[in-house]
Amino acid sequence: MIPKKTSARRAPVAPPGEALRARGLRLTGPRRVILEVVRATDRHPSVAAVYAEVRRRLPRVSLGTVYRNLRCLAAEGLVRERAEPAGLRFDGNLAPHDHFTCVTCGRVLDIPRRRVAPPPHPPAPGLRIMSHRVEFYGRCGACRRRAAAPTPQRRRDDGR
Amino acid sequence: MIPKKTSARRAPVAPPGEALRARGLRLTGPRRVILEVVRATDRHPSVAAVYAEVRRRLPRVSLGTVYRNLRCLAAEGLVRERAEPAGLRFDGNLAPHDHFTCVTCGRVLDIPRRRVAPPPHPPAPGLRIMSHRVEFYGRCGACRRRAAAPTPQRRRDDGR
DNA sequence: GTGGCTGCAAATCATTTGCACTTTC
DNA sequence: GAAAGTGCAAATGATTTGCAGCCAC
Repeated sequence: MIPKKTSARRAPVAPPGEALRARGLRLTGPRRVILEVVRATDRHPSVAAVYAEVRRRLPRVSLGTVYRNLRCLAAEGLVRERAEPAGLRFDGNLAPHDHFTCVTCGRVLDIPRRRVAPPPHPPAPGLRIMSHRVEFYGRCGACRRRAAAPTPQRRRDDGR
Repeated sequence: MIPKKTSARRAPVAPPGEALRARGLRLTGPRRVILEVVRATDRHPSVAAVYAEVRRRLPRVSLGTVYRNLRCLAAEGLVRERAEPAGLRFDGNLAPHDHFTCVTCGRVLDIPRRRVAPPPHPPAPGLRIMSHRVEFYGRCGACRRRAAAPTPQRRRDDGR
């Protein structure tokens, strides 16, 4: 089961139906639930994780439908795709934010971006920058604490 | 065929044999060529692209060998893995640098990082930052120019 | 009513793995 | 000579697709 979000500040979001209808897409049951599931967590769920959670509410949805919808919701900008080394993930937080990846447990945390920060340094000439994103790597508090005690720990988030 | 690198400033690199032997790994023909191929370009080749290029020099290498070696070279830190939406890519540039992704043609350019830049803004408390990486998105010069003329263009880099 | 959407199952594509044979050290 | 590495082919896993029926508009 996907845990609820912890303390993420989210941008106020328009009702889903609008953006969809504007492009001739329908707001169906599965689609709505898939969107709700991705938005309800800050764990950046994998496709499999979204599928599992959606099935708890709609036991008949198929994996294909989840794939199709995540793809189309991402194309509409209603969720964001994240390519991680372990595979594709989805981020329902549409507010501008960066990410922190714990190199020990693999969890990815949202880092809210303080107001409209300019790109951290000017890149090469000739390029028109439209946006940027910062990925931090390090160790989260829990893993730092655990590192002191010799208790074995999960190497990576299992993706659910 | 993988184009040569353009103008990337690379960190001076130790001869491949050392880092490998230090970990009980052998410097074989395929392994050496795979490393050379990834290092010789700044195009961030996919596995398939590396395979194609390596085969031009060693026609008998198998795809499995390329996978195994890229994985192990990445584990040794001799190349870097990049998870992109289109799939796994490899980066032979070991100097600290950021990336610029052209949203039109999909190409990823290396952005050299001016000296040791501190993280662009302090992230959340409780996290120990070990490194960070910046991804820029926008349009490259070529695509900006082409946008003026109504010539159709490749939507995305084909990954080779 | 109709076109988009769905579930299902089969097809495709990427990646990994088992094994007998080579090669490096 | 032993262990690591290789080629090959088969296995696994992830994602996509075809299609007949369903449902939102």
